[in-house]
Amino acid sequence: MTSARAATATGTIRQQPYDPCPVSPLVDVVFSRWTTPILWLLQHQGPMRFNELRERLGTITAKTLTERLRQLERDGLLIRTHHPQVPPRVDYEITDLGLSLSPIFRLMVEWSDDNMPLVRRAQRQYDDSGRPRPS
Amino acid sequence: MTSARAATATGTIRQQPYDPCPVSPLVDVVFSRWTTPILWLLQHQGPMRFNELRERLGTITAKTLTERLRQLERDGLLIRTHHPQVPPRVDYEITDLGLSLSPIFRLMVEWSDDNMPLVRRAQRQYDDSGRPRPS
DNA sequence: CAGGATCCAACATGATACTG
DNA sequence: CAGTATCATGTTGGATCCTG
Repeated sequence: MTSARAATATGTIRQQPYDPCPVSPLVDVVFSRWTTPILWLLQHQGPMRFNELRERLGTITAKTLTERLRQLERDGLLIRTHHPQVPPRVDYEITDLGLSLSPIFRLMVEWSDDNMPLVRRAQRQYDDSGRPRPS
Repeated sequence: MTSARAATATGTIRQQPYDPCPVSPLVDVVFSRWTTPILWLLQHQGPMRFNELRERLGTITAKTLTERLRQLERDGLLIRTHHPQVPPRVDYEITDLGLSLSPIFRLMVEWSDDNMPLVRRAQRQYDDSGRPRPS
């Protein structure tokens, strides 16, 4: 998601006259693909090496993992520690800033426990209702 | 983000031996592009017509807005009401299920107020540190 | 071991034109 | 007004091979 607004063209409108959504900046930082599984792991399992993360995350590729880790490092949510050995060893550890997200995560898990069944029920109803499917 | 895991190929690993991130399913539902601005608007400004949403959201195209609204409708987070008039009138309104997300949004805004300055400071430090930029 | 470099396919999104 | 249809483009992420 991009919080910035600009641009002019047919089919779009110049400006949002209303206060832009204040949730979006955090969404940009934390909720792109793979970020919550990475932070969740480091939060709950402690510091971890690159390949250990990779294995525990399942299907992520090295390229994508590298990219996500770098973004999270840049945002100050985790720390990368490079031990110059042969073979090299690199540890990733969550920071205090990263840890400060956990109340949000907890609330989200709680919401999911309470409400995801309702979401799935709504989805089934919608799918059985003849309304057009979102792509 | 996709919560499902599977696949096997070079460069990836078969299974995640650890509990998958329980935050991801909600991220899939709520935090794809434009969803939080849409929900935020409907939560705070009340029911709205298609073009009103479009104008207030700024640069979104009709196509994208249609698609996002349909997903949110399917997930039970908002209701679409079609008034068969000429010209047609369609209203979008948040549901109780959609409203139940607001504590999460509030916590996120609070976190942002407290910590986004730290994130930006970390970004500047990183950018000045010579470390490779994430793409 | 921890990535880097390429190439490529899928998908998301934009521009534009059209319609019930 | 509230979309749909189509075409074009941009961005992501995967596959694959390579290396300090």
